[in-house]
Amino acid sequence: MLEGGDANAIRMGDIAKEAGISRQALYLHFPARADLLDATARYLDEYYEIDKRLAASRAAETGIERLDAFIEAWGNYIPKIYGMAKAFLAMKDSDEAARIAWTSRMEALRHGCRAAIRALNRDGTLSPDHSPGQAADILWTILSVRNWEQLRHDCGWSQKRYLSVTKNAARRILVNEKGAGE
Amino acid sequence: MLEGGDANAIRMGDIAKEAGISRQALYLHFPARADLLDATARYLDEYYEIDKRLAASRAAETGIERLDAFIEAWGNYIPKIYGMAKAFLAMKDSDEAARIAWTSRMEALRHGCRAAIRALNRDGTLSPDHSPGQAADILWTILSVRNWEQLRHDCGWSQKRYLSVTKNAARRILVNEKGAGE
DNA sequence: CTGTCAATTGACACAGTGTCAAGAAAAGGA
DNA sequence: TCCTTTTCTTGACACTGTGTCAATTGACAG
Repeated sequence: MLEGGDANAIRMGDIAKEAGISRQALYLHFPARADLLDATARYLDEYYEIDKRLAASRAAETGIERLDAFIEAWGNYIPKIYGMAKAFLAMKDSDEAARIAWTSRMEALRHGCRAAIRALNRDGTLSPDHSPGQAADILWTILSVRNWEQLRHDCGWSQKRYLSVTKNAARRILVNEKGAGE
Repeated sequence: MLEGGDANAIRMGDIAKEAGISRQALYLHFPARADLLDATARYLDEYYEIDKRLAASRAAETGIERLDAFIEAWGNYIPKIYGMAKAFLAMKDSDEAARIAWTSRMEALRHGCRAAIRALNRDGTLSPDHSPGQAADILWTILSVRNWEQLRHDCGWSQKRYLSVTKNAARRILVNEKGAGE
């Protein structure tokens, strides 16, 4: 027996066929697989206006509301980019260009996490258990694509449950109990 | 330019060379890569006595102590199996046998999570926000190798910090506030 | 008509997994 | 010691997918 099912096997040839062009024409536009993924990512970002959505969470009055809005925005974006993200995650261990592209995307998210934590801190509602930097790391980790994948796919959760549990968890971990009640 | 650095590239040939035998002799003992990984996993389990360690957490008096002990045991086991786990995680999307082997290991962990949650539930200290099943899913997700990897590697946390923050987070999310103070 | 640009076909290098066949070593028993 | 069985070695090969290269075709513009 050779290979079994290659779950997320999206080969360059498949994409070319889907696009109705030859494999080599695809390489003409995207020199390497990572370039194609990167372009796809940029396209999805624009199409779904992720920057605008994340920025909108900045409009929240309190740090706590902002945290919720941030999680909501990102959490609803994940399913849209999941296919691409999975391809990136699979590639990043073996391809330097893919690693760099993915890391830069994740740094952008991390930036948003830091900003949300800063808002909590300004309100005095950041849990005294964590420094702002550490709190941002925690939020960033909670919001990872892998956690979304595990809860939605392996645990069979609905998107709604994912969101509500994630928001609840983030609050419990990051927000100071006093004054955390809505 | 061809490939860049293949971070976790442990080829069959490398292992054979390391073991001082030919690549084909390795295939004689382990028909496929997944078999080798599986055997390695079993060996590490025995060597580090993971079953015993996880079982020891059962001895805790209260559900809360048990939760801490469980996280401590598993959290300290992750660094020992990380190399193998990473290889499994990279393979599981393209190799059915690897997927099955890894899933079965993760099911064992999930089992332990469910047992820990049951202990909390018996004590009446499980957070009313979650059903036992849902709470077990959350704990299982918190304890994922990917989260350990992200916090330790990407965020540069120490193992000590990883453990204390993880324990703290699990308590805050899963334990009913009343009576949670040590 | 001619130059340019994009796409096509087809071949090839490369890396890594897994398979196969023939022969060399090392045991182990009579 | 001789013979048999098992284990390992060498070397070749099939297969898959990425990325490269060269020669060719077709369209469109000046």
